[in-house]
Amino acid sequence: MGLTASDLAKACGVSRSTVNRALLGEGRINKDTKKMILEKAKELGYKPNLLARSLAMGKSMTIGVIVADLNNQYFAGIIDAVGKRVKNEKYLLNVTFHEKSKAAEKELIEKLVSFQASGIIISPINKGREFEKYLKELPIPTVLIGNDLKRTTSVGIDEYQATVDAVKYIMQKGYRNVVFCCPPLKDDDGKNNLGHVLRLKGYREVMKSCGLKSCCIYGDDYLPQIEKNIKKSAGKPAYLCSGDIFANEVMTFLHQKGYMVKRDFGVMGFDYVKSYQNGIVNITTIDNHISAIGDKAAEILLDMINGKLARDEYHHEIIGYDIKEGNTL
Amino acid sequence: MGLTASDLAKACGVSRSTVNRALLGEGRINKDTKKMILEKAKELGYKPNLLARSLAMGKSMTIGVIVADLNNQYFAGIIDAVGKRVKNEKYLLNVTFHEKSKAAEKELIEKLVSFQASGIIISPINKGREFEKYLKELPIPTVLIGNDLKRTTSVGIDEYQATVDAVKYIMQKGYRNVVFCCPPLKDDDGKNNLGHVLRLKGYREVMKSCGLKSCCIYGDDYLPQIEKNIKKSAGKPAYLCSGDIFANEVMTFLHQKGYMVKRDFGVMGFDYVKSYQNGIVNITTIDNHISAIGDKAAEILLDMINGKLARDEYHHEIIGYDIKEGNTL
DNA sequence: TTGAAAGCGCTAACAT
DNA sequence: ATGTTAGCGCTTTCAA
Repeated sequence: MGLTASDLAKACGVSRSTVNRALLGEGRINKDTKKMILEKAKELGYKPNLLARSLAMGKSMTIGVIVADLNNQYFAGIIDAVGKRVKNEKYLLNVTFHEKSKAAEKELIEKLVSFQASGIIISPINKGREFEKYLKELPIPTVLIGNDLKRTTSVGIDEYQATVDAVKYIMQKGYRNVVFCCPPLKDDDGKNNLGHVLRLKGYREVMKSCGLKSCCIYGDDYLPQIEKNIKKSAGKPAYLCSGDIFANEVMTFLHQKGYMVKRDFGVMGFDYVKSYQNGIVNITTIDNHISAIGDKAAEILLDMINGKLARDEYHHEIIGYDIKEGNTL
Repeated sequence: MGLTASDLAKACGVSRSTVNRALLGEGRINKDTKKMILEKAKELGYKPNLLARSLAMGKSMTIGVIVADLNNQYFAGIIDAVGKRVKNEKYLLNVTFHEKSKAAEKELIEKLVSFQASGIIISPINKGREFEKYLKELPIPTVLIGNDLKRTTSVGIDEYQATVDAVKYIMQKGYRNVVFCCPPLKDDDGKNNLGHVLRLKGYREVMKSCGLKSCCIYGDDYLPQIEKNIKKSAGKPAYLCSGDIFANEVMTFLHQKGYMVKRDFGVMGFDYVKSYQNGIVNITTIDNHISAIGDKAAEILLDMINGKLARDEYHHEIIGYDIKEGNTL
């Protein structure tokens, strides 16, 4: 590869450490020597080897972000926000995807640790006490997103309460037949991730408290199930989908089957994503302020990295949410 | 940090190099010693330091992906495809964003080079001969996306021809007043990136060959401009937008102003993104097969890394496209 | 079959 | 103000 600091030192007729001082701009060094070295460095196109630097320093000035994938714009929004927050710091962002595989997620974490990343932001697929312990024992801090595992630092909304509000809102619109849809956001054990579980719980409880029967549709083949459901529905059904991406899928599917939103069924989503709004069809949804989530997660992580926030305490940041009125109910 | 190979050697009562042979599984080594070492390694939780390994080997088994940002799902689709293609290889993906800043893009490239990434896939904002030369002189191979700079390896569609087809399609639908919209995809010099420039060229030329006047709207404030445009339009205008994301913006905006798609204006996009289709409003667009683009880009890069494809030749892969019929024209 | 030693390019503590 | 030296944890060549 390229020029090393030693080469540069030779070219300048000084020692390595002098070159170093010039480059890092610290320590006592003659102004002229410094200038000379810097000029020479530029002239020869010297570029420090970050790998070597990181090894020597024991850290690589990298912040890792691990999410499921980018099919769901929800993650794109979060990553964008994290990127903006970290931009002015000297860190390099490193985004990777676990694709809902627990093993892959752990592998990615290990790689980041091994590359001496300074910290990681994760929208995890793993869960449970063991995972919490695993995270805790990592040599670098982590912040989880959308998944308030008790013994970890995390940021997200109150999924339970948000769902309760959503269901109430739907009822207020006159629906009594509210169906919860939570399709393929399962891990490799077939279990849904915590955020969805909390939403489901919220849904079940309001329904119960209203004396209504819960009905939950999930699984990879949820669309055919929905068709069956709408066919035998007594009153006009409202589909509360655990994600705008699913709400749009449901709506598109039912339109193809000849049903018409609002006339024949209602739809509400979650995780407000702008692209599902176009002025004619605007999906009603919960805006959980994903950019605030990403921003806050990055902020907390930076604070932990800089020692401003204790790593051995758990910080739970709850972000606000609102109902975004559309015209699909 | 954790346990090093030396620690492990000590614990096993052997030398570093023996440990190494056991770990790498090569070289002549006693079967039992090997087994013992591997067990001990597992027991003590030995994890190689990837930074040190990379430094020693001169490469870090990382593939970098640099795109503008994730606001536009177009990039998300490409990244997803690249991720899937690289998944089974032993490479770690590293996704970062230049946010349309030329300087930032170069910085990211330098960082990846400096971290000894094996190769980079870029949707570039920089352009021109100088940039081509810059890329060529990098010590690692690069593949560009959606931007067929002549002296680089790239994959994308025939933007020019696709636009010609799009305009013809719009005309076939009865429109004569076709307006091209190409908003904020500018670099920091205020110039649009090459893909958009080619599209514009295609647009201009068909219009001309049909004896029609071109009208192009761009800039950050393109929405108000569109309102002006529609107000003084003679015939019903069709807005051909250089990106579904813009098509949706235009449509949403005009709806808010009281206009109605298809009745009062037509809209066509580019870069088919699924979320702009819902069964009621389906944006007509050019499907440029972004997943095929990502897949191919990854494949070419891997081939270059593995020496199966010469780095000093330029490979241009053209992906097919089709018109995706919607109901916005 | 195993061990010793050099080197990747850098930082940092120490000596001049 | 500048130079020397010893690591960081790994791979790799050479010697035993």
